Amino acid sequence: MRLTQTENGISLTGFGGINLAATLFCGQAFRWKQVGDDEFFGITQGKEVFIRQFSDDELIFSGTDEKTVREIWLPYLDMHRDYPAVIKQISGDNSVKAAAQENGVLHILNQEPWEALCSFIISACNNIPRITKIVNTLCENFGENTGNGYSFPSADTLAACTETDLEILRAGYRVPYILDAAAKISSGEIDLEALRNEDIDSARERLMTIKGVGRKVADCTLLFGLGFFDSYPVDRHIQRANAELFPNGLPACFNGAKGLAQQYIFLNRIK
DNA sequence: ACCCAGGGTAACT
DNA sequence: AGTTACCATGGG
Repeated sequence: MRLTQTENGISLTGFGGINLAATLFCGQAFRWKQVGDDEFFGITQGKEVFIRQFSDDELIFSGTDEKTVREIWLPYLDMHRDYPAVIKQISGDNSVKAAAQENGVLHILNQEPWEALCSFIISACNNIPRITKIVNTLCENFGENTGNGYSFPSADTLAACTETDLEILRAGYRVPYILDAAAKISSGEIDLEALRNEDIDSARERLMTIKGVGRKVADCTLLFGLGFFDSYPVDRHIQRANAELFPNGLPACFNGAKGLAQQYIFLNRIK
């Protein structure tokens, strides 16, 4: 993997290829915007970036600097993982193999844990376009203006809100859940960063003490926000897929990479 | 007027 | 321990 300055921005090559559009819009994150043919705009940790897919194995970062790319965006995009090797492993299952051939290299994003938690609380019994709408309304109303967009509001900010304040989200019965999560994070009752060092079962159990967080939302938070690559969130699509494809349990080749296997199966189900 | 959407909770058997 | 009505909202 190689990072170089070019006249168009900071070029990243030699990582083994990616399908950036599919990665950003496969339902794991809800805040990316397409701003050009192959260019996308995003914000994490209050930092903006434009990323252009120049070729299968070259991304060009602009609106940022090399230090921020190294420290924020490469980890966010999970660029340090050997995806070709992982895909080869989980392609021991034919349904994943077909999905990977069809969709190219999908990465699991390392989002901010609070954003992942909050986003997937909102996702409950909802569809992706409306989740996207609610999350963006949340940022526009309670986040900070970063120049071209808005940051994800902190747990502290939302903990200071009332249900009435959040009516603008049109999030219905999920509003009290958002507030309970914000209260538990803001007060320090739950330390999301500390969960990274726990085993997956105890981390999940801890997340599930939050109202509106059951097994599925917890597993999404673990996978997309806390680096648990082997978390396997089971929503209604995956439940059907499991029943049809894996009636006797998940293939052993998924072990250690169940999160990515899940995302390929999910992507093919929602297309 | 239904049915569905990256579920969760509480109140039932 | 497993099943079920209900939860708020919007699109098809």
